[in-house]
Amino acid sequence: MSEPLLHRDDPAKGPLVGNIKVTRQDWLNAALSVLKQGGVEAVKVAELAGQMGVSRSSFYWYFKNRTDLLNALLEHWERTNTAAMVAQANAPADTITEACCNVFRCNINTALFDNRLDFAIRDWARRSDRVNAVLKAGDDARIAALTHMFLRFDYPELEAKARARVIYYMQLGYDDANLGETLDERLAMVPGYLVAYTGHAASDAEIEAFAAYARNVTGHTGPA
Amino acid sequence: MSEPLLHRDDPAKGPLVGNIKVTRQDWLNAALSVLKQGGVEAVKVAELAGQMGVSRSSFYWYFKNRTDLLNALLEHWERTNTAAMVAQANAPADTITEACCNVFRCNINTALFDNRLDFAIRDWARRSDRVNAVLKAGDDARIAALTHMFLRFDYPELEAKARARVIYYMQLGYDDANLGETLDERLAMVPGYLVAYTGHAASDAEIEAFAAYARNVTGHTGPA
DNA sequence: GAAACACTGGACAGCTCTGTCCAGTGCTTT
DNA sequence: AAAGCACTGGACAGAGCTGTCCAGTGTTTC
Repeated sequence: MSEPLLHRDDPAKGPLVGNIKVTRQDWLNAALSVLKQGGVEAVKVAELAGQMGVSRSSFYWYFKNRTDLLNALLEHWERTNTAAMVAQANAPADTITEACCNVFRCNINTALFDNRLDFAIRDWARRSDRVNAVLKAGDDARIAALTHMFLRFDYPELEAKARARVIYYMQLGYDDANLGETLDERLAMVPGYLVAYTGHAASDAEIEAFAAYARNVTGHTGPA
Repeated sequence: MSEPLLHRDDPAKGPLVGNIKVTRQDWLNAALSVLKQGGVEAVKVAELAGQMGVSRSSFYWYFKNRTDLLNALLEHWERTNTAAMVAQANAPADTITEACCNVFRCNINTALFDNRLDFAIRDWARRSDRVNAVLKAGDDARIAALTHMFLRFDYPELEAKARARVIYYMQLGYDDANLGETLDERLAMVPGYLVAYTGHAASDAEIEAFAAYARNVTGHTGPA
């Protein structure tokens, strides 16, 4: 829940010179945060300016108009989430269950894959053909990577395709429903999911390795 | 893609008497259609009035204000979709694969279960705590019914719970991704999904029965 | 120390949407 | 035929948002 830092609030960054209060990146971070929480419609210049304690004019120095900002947000999404999931699907693994655990990391580690952003984009896509096209390309790439993952472990073509979809859409639906499960509750379900996803039980070592990763990433407990 | 009929356009209904052009139900139908297509934000009095060829004042005769209309839409959803899915999960079946096919009917037959409405509500819930609470109650009821379905076929407790979630969330994610698959493409995947969902292959008769139902419902082919 | 630079604040016009008011309008009842 | 009922249309006020204009304001460059 850490709010995105404004440039001036981040001690690692040098002070802003001139009569400068916020940077283009600050506007982007603020917009991203609002997009995730309230959807595209909530991304309003006045709202962002208010959050940052700056007047709206500042915005029009950094961006041509609101559409320009929205395009930048979409580009950010294009560059991040899909690449992360494809990388996890392609990560080396000895068994299919371990490979699935690699993919699960996307759902546990928000630094790897920002699923709230993914949903905001999905919402947006329902209202915009252009965004929908970008989203579909991303979904296709992810499904292709997951299909390939099952093929690596010798699943027949059709089954690999079906299982790729099951794992991908199930995670999508899970995040969409946004249960308030704690990490422990979530981890307890993992062996069951793995059986459904792969047709095989995972080894205790695999389950434990994933649990250790999850606990390390999320700060041990609390809602995932 | 048939537009919702206005009362006056439906030959089965008697003519409207007095100086009446639209009914409360007409406003609700139009609002529902806009809600599904453009989300809550798109449900605007002026927009609906324009679609129906009526002035905005008419709206305020039937509804207290915009919020009143939105409440009515949410109530409509509460009364329809969840009940339909619970009924399908509870429908009698000889095998777990047949039972899953009963549930699949929700995804094929929009008269049974309106998944576009379901998504619009889900979008809306992200912006409203009140709507989110209503949605969560619906999701819980559906998952409980699906869990019970697996328990009826003697799956162990944890596995039933995991499989209920897999089938539910996967369908959610599938609809969310909104592939433009034709019915035939979709039907081709069904045997694969069933193996993943249940751990068992469905009989040819079951698959054929489902395909027949699907073809009958959707008018033979085209995007599902 | 004067000019140039890189922004920022505040005022303003214009659009869109909501909700209210009230004078119709056309059946229906008496 | 007159009055009543159930709406409908159009005008209006007000709020919220976008985008523009322009006069500042601190810092850097010459």
